[in-house]
Amino acid sequence: MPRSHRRVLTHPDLVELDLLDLLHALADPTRMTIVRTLRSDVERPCGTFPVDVAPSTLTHHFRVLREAGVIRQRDEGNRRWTTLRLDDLNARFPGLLDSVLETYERQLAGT
Amino acid sequence: MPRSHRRVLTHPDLVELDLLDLLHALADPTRMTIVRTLRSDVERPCGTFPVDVAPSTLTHHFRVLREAGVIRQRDEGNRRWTTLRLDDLNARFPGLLDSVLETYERQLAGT
DNA sequence: CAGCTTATACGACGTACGTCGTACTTCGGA
DNA sequence: TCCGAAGTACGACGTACGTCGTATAAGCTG
Repeated sequence: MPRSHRRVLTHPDLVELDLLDLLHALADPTRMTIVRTLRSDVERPCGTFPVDVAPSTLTHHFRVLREAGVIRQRDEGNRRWTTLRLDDLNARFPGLLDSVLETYERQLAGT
Repeated sequence: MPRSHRRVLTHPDLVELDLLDLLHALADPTRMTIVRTLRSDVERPCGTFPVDVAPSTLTHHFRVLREAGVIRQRDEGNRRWTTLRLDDLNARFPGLLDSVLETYERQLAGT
């Protein structure tokens, strides 16, 4: 009985993913940091992301990403582990996430 | 003296373009329709876009796109002509716009 | 000049967003 | 068993967004 006080973790199905929802989800620096971090480390607990917001704010951003189909989360013990839905995203939006992330890395590098 | 009662048309410089602003600008169906239309027809007056919003709403969306660097506008007589800043976008975000638009077309096609 | 067209400016409205603090639940370790 | 850690739920707050109606200005055309 995992965390009954929390909402059930619902993840949208592959065919439900919407491009405009994805763009909106990615158009935020905190969420972009989450996604970038997940591209380096495959799976992470919520509290280990290098972001500077309150825990409740972080929860909000995870929900946005989850409902847009960007991440998948699972509970294990006291931790909630998060992964990128890379395969699903590449199936639904081929090459798009890589294109966005590469562009963002280049922008952060100041080019 | 073109339209002195209107704000001067300011377009961000190439190096000022921000990816997150771009993503936000594209994360709206009306604005996406504008961009798609501009990819087919090179240049268009404001009133000729196949969107179903009030004129003042359309003005708002043009401003968002212009300030994000997606479009360029110029006044000629009574008309304001709009073009995609394709070269600038491809220079700053190589391949990204095409990737987004292709994905969106595929989604609209129902695939 | 008068009237129509094109498009914006401005203000209003309801909603969504990003943020936080607080309370709470669950799990794990001392 | 108790307490801290992890993370969420909920409500609040200020701001931004998408929308519109109305008023306005400039250009075109008769």
